[in-house]
Parts: sequence; structure tokens; C-alpha cells
Amino acid sequence: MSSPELSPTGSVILGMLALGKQTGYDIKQFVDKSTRHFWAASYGQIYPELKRLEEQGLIRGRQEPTGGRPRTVYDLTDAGKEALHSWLRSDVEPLVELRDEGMLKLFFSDTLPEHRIDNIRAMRERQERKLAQLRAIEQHAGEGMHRGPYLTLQLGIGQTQWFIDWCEATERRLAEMERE
Amino acid sequence: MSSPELSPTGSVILGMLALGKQTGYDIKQFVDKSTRHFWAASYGQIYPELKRLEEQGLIRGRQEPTGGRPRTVYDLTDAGKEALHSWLRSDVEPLVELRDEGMLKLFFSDTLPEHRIDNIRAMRERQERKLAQLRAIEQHAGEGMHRGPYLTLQLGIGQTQWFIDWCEATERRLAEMERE
DNA sequence: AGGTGCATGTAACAGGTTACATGATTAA
DNA sequence: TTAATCATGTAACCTGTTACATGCACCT
Repeated sequence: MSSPELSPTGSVILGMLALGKQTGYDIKQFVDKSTRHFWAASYGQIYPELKRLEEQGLIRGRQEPTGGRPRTVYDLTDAGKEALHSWLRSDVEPLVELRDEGMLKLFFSDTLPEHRIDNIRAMRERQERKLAQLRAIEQHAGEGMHRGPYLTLQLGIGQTQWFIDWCEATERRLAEMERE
Repeated sequence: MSSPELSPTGSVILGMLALGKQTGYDIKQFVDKSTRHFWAASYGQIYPELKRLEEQGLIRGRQEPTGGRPRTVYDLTDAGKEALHSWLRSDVEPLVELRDEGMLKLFFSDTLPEHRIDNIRAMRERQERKLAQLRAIEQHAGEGMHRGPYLTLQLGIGQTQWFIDWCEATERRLAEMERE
């Protein structure tokens, strides 16, 4: 009865269809300006996954060419909606994976302590760029935003801002210690 | 002259040797209670990488059996120290990769809005578990901690704490809105 | 006429995890 | 004696990225 294991990537696609995205291309564009910061996806994942989901009967695709240009539009089947819901409800430990080379540099910064502040400053600058991107999304998406994406965006902004503040405070503290 | 591309995994190993870790096993143990939260590593990466680094002349290994039990102890060569330094100094955009299924669930929570608060609560509980782990490391490592690892730990604790606070505030806000 | 965007797809590759295999030492 | 810990290693597998290939439509 319950579908045979839905991968997180599969859930993303179901979720994106639920948010009204229609084609693989469409999904990729939207991922790149929304979930990218905590869940990226490439065409190499999306298109094969769409086929797999269709084989499993969770989504349904039909050809809707734009003029002579081929185009496959997908939507959720009832089974697909159910699969999405049961993923949202399920309480199996969700996957979390982080690889952050900047943190690693901070961690190993005793090896080159003169550069520690530079490392932190560089981290801060990257976070500032990220914050600018998130703010741009916030401006751009404006009113028409779903609540889930909105909350996620606010969380991202707050988090990034906190990180920046931490960096600033730590830069100051380290600079003071150096002067002594 | 400059070594032919040092992978982040390679840098981790060099860094760990610089922090005084000696064997592959040793490195793995320490990674698991320190960098794991932002950079994990498995034996399947560590042992082959140690061999590669030795071939490149960045580390030197010698047999130091404990009784009849084989054991290879590594340390940095001068070239290895230089490679570690140049990695720390380099300002090529450091790798950042995050996959967070919990965020994804929040993002798609419009599909099942009755469960949104549960999702946030579950996120908070996971962060609380993480915070407990970090605090345990803080207690346990105590005095003898290098500055880089210490700063990284404080950053992690602060970040996690902020996240928990955000979840609490948001849970309250959503609960209020529901009552209206 | 030409560049950009829409749209689909895949093969080769890179990176990492899991599971397994092996065996000595030490503490209970 | 037996379980846990120390210690090393690899093969099979899985997941994801990059690079490439293709071609129409639309705007200027």
C-alpha cells in the first residue's frame, strides 16, 4: 500500500509540484532561488527522479508543447499527495548533512593564528553576501509568498544575521586581545 | 612547487595531525566528537587519504605497533605544514554544502498546515539534542582546548541556541494565530 | 542574424557511506 | 571468558555534479 521508499529528492519534487511548479526546468529554477541554501538539486537529479516518480504512480506527466518546443507538464496524483503528506508527518530522523570548509579553517586556525581574524572576516563577508541574496528574495517575492517558504526565509535571514553579529563581536574581541 | 591540489578532506587530515592526532583511528574518533557537526569523515575516506598524502610527501608514516597489534603513526612533513598553511591562507571560495530535510519540511508545510507546529517542535527538539551534545563536549574538553576548536564550539553553541529560541518564538506565534 | 531563455536529457566522473573482513589488547 | 576498544583496510554501492548535446522561441 504505502509507496516503496520516497527519497528526500523525491519529496522535494512532490513538494514543488504541490507549490504549483510544472516542469523539470521550472522546478530547477525555483529550487535555485529558494531551497538552494539548504537543499540543492541539479537537472541530473530532477529529470531522472521525475521519471521514477511517474513509474511509481506518484505523479502524472503530459506533453504540452509550447509551439514546436517539447514540454512535459507534471502534476500530483492522489497517491502522490498521500506520499507527500506521509513524508511530512513521518518522524523518522530527517537527514542533515553539512560540509563547511570555512568552519574547518576556523577550527584549525591555531596552525596560523595571525590569520584567524582574516578567516573570521572572510566568513562574515560570505554571510553578508548570503544575507543580501535572502533579502533580495524577500523583496522580490513580496506578497504572493506561501507561509512555509516565508517562514523558512525568515529563519534563514535571522540565522545569517546572527552569524554576522557573532563574527563582528569575535573580530572585536580577538583584535583587543592582540593589542594587549 | 605548490602541491597538486589538496582536497578539503586532505586538509582535515593535515589539520588533525597538526593538532596532535596520530593514527587514522585516532583522527576518526576525534572528528566524531568535534568537526562532525560541520565536517564528517569515515574510515573509507581517512585511510585511503592518508596513503595519498604520504605519496605526495605531505605526511610521513612509521610503524609503531602496540604489542603485536599493527599501528601506523603519522606526522606532518615540512611540505605538509606548508600545504596546510597555504590552504588556511588561500581565499578561493570555500566549499559549503547543506542538506537539511527538516528545513525542507518547513518549506513545504503548507501542504499539511495542521502539522506545521509539530514540524517546528521536532526541529527544536533536534536542536536541543545537538545543544546538549555540544555542551557535553564543552564540559568534557574543559581547559585543554585549542583556541580554534574552542571558538568553533562556542559558535556552534550560540548558533544552536539561537535556532532553539527562534523555534520557541515561532511556535508561540503560530499557536496564537491558530486561536484567532 | 544572433543572443538569451525555455526545455530536456544523459554519460562520465567524483565523492562519500555501508558493510564486511580481520585480528590483537585490555578491562570486567 | 567475553565484551569493548584499538586498529586497519576495502569492495560495492549510492548519490550527486559537471559537462555535454540538442533544438525551438522570442526579442532586438
